[in-house]
Amino acid sequence: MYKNEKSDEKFCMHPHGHSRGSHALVSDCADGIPRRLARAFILLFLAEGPSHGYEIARSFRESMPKGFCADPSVLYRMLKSMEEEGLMTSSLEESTSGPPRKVYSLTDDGYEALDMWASGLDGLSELLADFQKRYGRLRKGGK
Amino acid sequence: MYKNEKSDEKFCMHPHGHSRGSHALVSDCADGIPRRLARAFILLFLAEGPSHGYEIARSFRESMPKGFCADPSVLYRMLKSMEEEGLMTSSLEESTSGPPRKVYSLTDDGYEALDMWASGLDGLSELLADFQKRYGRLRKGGK
DNA sequence: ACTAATAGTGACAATTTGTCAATAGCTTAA
DNA sequence: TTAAGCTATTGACAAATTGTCACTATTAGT
Repeated sequence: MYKNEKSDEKFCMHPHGHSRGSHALVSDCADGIPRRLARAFILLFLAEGPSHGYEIARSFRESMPKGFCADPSVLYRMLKSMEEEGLMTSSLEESTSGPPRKVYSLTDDGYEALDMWASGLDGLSELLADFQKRYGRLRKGGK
Repeated sequence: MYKNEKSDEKFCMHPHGHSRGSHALVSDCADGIPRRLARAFILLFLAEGPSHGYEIARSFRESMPKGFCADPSVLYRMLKSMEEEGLMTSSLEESTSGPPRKVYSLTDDGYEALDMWASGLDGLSELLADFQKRYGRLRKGGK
């Protein structure tokens, strides 16, 4: 299963149209915000409280732009590798409404990683602000 | 040669420390902002005026955080693939101070792509603002 | 018994990056 | 005149990341 939302429309960030007919289509891009940023949000979710993969996936679906919501297997894979990196630990917990869940919680290294992401993302914000300023100048001044 | 800046310190975004001793080091991360964003800035540079690879590389070095400055070959490769996607065209121009340069300028598709990046990055900015808000709440309230 | 929601794993291909060697033109100074 | 050093670009290969999809398994409701 897991045939989730196909053909996203928003947050297109790499128009690889190959000149389809006359001009690039907007609707043919599937990703959006770089996938790696999902790690930052996973850390944030877990800092707000322990959780398991399926629930984290739901949080993404409910509060993030569609194009940013990875296929569940991608999410699970991230959780696994982040655990291997020592950013979180997991424990199986029985559920009343389905199979047992793997509940993750952050380690100290995980909190540290979150802090580093936070400052890294500050840098990214500045960069984006710069981009937008210069882009805005273009639209006013030239062309 | 091209042995450019080694061991960057800033804009670390993926601490993969594997618990080196006791806690993750900050200085062992080499990337930073996702490389793909460089494409947006390349388009921006070229929208500000035609340019060639070597100069674009210099612009990056001079106005972007170190970790975001790709190895020149990476930059050249991007330019090549973006040209293949029809976002820009190139023409060889003689230089008085070295070998001929490949000067790129944006096509209409290139300007369109820039516009799409601009709106995509708006979305990213919102996402980051959200992250920062939630991260800030954490630091005040809990833990 | 069947279906749907819940919960997670594994394998493989495709794409994107990182790294580094190689080529080549031009300028300056020993 | 030759070597050093900046300018300018290309190419190949390995490593890492991502996308896709099939698969297993438990529980709840009809």
